[in-house]
Amino acid sequence: MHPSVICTVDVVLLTLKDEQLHVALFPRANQPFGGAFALPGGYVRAQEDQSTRDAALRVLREKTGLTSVFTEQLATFSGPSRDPRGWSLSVAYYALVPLDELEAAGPKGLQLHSATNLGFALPFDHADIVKAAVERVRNKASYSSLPVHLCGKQFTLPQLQAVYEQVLGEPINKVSFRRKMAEMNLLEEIPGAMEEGRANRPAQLYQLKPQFTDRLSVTDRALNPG
Amino acid sequence: MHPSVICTVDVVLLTLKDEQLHVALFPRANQPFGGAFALPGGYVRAQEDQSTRDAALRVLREKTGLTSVFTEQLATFSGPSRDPRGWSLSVAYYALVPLDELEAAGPKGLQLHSATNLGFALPFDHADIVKAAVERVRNKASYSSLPVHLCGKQFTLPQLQAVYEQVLGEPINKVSFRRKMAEMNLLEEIPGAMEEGRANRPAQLYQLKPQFTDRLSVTDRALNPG
DNA sequence: CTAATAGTGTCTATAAGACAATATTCC
DNA sequence: GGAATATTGTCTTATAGACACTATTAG
Repeated sequence: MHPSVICTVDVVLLTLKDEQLHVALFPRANQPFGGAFALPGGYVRAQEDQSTRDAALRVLREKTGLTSVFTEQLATFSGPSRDPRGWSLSVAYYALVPLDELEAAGPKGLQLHSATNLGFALPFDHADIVKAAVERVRNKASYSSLPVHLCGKQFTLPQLQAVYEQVLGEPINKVSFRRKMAEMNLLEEIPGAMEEGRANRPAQLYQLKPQFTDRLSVTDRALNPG
Repeated sequence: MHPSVICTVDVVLLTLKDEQLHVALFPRANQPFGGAFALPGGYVRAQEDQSTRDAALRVLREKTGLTSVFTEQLATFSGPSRDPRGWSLSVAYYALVPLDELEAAGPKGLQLHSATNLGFALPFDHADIVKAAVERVRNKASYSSLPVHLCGKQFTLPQLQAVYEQVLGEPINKVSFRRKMAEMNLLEEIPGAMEEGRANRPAQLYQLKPQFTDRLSVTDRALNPG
């Protein structure tokens, strides 16, 4: 009765590499744009997916092997001309993963590209989707715990601050940063665990409180206003 | 090749009535849930809509007659059981309109219900969608110009402050509010235009600067933290 | 000891909130 | 003038940023 709409999901998988946000691209297995590097994505499968979120997690698992990644819905992109096959709709998700976890999973065909400065064209409207994801992540980073998902399970406060700075692209006052982290109340000390081996005072290791594995902690006032 | 996914849009049209956010509901013309009050929505029509946003604006126009309403994408809701017809996906939008504009359009069958306390069940997952919309709107209201779209074309600062307070559900400091509005730089005085006729000092009338008709102005620091 | 970086104390600057004084209208 | 509300001035309080001081490690 209605000409059908092509329903897909796309995932903007972000990680930190060389002190910059990078996006994971994979060669497309099928037409259109076969062989071109693009965001991991695929059809929503009504038979197996319980939601578009499930579809996005499935795509991530298939492409990277990762099964436990922080993921949030970004937005839905649609129109008659974004896909040469016809009127299409893509529910885009962004995902954050520490670089070593991504590399440990050994994904086939993965290329990492600077997310802020791609340097080459992407098929479909994937460049728009990446741009929207970076904007969203930067914005959320300024007032939430989102960047912790780019760190591994354990990290020191100076390491976490560096991650925030790399995501936001600007330096953060050390005292303010530590005050905010204390106020957000999302970290717990790992008693006795210190980062050792360097010629300076060792740093305390922290981990995320379990209740924030899937949720974010937010503050009313941004980290680096102005 | 793939069992098709039912693609729809739903609109959470919000307005202020009796000093509270209200959501516009309409009786469903078709099955399922024929006759039940629900969010205005409908199929995405690949033949005529250029995007899901267009579809949402079309639905709004068809149900209310309104053609110029502030609208933003909320999120996409999906799954096998939210619609009895099968695996479905709805791109939800929220829209803001001043009550008098809505009433002037004379929409047929409209019912307004408290958006924060619906009082009765909605079909599909529309209750979830309304809840998400109210959450988003309240959140954005605290650091952006979003509530101005609930005022008419001209308004005084005390009127606008009342709108913000009704959206947020809490009082705002008058001096802080006026400072924020000045800082956001989104209003312009209408020279010589004052709200007259009452036994007190008349208030200056303002209007939105044209560049903010479709965009929002935002501040780093929320209006009423804590 | 020195170099290096972690962690903290404290002063200053900025922005929000409280409160009150002044302005302007209708009656 | 009195009541009512708009608008503005200013003091207090809360939060962010700058800067420097102390702590702890390796060598």
